[in-house]
Amino acid sequence: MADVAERAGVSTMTVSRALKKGSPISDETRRRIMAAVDELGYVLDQTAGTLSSKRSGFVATLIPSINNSNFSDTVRGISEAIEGSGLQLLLGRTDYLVEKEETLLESMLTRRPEGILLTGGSHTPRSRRLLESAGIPIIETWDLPEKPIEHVVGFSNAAATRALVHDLFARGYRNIGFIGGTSNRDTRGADRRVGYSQAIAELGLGQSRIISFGSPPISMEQGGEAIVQLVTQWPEVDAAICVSDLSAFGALMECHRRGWAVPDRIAIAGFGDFEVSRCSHPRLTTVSVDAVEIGRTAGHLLLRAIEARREGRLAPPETSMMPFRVIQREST
Amino acid sequence: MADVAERAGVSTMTVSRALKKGSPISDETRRRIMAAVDELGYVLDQTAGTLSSKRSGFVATLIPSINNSNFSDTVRGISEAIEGSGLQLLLGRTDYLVEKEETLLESMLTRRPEGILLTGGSHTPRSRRLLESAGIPIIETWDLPEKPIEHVVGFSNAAATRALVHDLFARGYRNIGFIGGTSNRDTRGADRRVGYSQAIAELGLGQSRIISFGSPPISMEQGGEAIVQLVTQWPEVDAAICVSDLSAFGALMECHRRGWAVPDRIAIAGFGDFEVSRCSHPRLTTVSVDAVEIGRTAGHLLLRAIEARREGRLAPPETSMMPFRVIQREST
DNA sequence: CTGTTAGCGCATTCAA
DNA sequence: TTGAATGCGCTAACAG
Repeated sequence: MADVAERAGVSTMTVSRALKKGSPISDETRRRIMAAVDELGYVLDQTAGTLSSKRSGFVATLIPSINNSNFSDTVRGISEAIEGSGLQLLLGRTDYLVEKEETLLESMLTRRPEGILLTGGSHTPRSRRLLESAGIPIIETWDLPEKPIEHVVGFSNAAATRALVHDLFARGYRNIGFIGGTSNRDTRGADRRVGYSQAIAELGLGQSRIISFGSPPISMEQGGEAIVQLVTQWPEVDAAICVSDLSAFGALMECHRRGWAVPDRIAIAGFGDFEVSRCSHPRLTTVSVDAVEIGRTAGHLLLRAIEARREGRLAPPETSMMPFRVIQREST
Repeated sequence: MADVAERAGVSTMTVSRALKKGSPISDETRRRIMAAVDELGYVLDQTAGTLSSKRSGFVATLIPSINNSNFSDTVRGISEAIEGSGLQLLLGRTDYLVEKEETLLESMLTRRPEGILLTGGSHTPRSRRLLESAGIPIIETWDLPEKPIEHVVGFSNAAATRALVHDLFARGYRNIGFIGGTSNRDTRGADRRVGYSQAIAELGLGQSRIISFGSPPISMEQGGEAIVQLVTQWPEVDAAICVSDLSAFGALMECHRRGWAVPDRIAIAGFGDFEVSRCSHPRLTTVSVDAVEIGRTAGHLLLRAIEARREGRLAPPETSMMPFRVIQREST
């Protein structure tokens, strides 16, 4: 920056201002400085800027998996929301593990992010402590935690799955099974299972029929194996709800292979409205949540909260309930 | 850090050493320091560390899309490779646009990454300049650029697609069509189309039958519309190669819907060996590339190159050819 | 194994 | 609209 300043015949402070929009500087000076920047191939060092201004320009975002269109759509929404604000995403993948979330959090906090976006409301005690004492806005998404850390942009996975069961019930299905993963690692998956059981109970459908297969997130292939297990164990099942569209699709294809007509022999429903569920034959009934909108809403909320802190205010904790919708398609 | 030092009765330098593995420090001193760190809830500020040590600990990675299992698998491979090295990924999404790549590059360079991993070998002139003068290791992946910037870990998309056409030819198909996007934005997609045309020519199959549909990356749904267009325009086609498994899957489902038997009426092949192609019914013929391995190889290469620069050496440019494999399945 | 000195490259703050 | 002095929080380099 000193070299640029010398070449342009100004002080480094003026160069600093020229490189930041919104600073008072004359057009002519800026022009000269930009020319010098170009000639020298100068690239600003944000590291030094961060140290000096106490603003990193980072927003930490933790998602379970980057190759899941629900979460990557949310990341897209966040990106869109913060575009132009000068903030940069620091993305981390937890692999659906709260322990990995904790490790990532520790490492990300050393970069002094100005805000944190989390997926889900389950965290290790240490993570909670780190988050609560970080002194920056925190947003939990894709869930409705009992005890939110601060802000929330989400919905109840249990309620959404209950709605799906009720919908199937209204269409005449009485022997409804559920396919999910073997552990509670994926807490959203676990909540969906809880919602299923609640609905079965409140509709007086008697026994729950749950197949737990594979460690979450359960794959298409595992969905296929699970549906066979479900039908073998309870031949009377007339509908299967899968924890996500991926396993639902796998189940659907396995039914094709075995000549089980969908939905006549067995109906199949998923969760998440993935592209594959809109395209499969038959198209899959699912629960749709606007993942991009979750990201956008969370991103805007975060921007406001960061803005508030910069001005010394404190935005009050806010919870945004996102709508979900059961989409009936040909598979039920 | 000064607070921690005071509480532990040491200098800040000793605290700094205690927090970094590989530094000479007595167990007792480290224990005292760690206790102080815990009690105070101290979190190291890597920003200051970066400024002082001239090592950011960042590796910039640019991929076209984060919701594409090929690229997210590669990111996973990179993560695995750099795990434990203390490096952190700075991930950017180009949306298949070289212009966006340029913008991202500029913004990432201000964070002083220690290495850069790019997808593909096409860049704007300004991007090339930025990369060449960055003074850090650069790796291009998923491609075999004519004029590599430095290191390469990839394969020829054209050669892979040629191999697929030859394979179909060997199985008796003579009227083979190609489905891809409308522009050359997706350069890997464009290379695949080139490979298709080369193969058609060298096999003496006469005319090329190419449907360009939708702007890349082309979706499942667009694949479905494109196959209808292909069959309408050239009713004699007996096989369709799609630019990726996603469009191939959409095409397959559309065939189901219209009662076109696959592969008897028309064979379908994709590219990329996505999960959906292994699970669909019939299973999709495709070209498989080990995306995770591309990431791992690139990650390890980058680590070596970074290590070399830290020691003042310069790793010679290296090109790793990754293997691809045509996988014949039930759809052809 | 530990401490001291110095400085990384900027932006804040204040003055002009 | 511009400049000077100062310090952000840490680590390199060297000394002991």
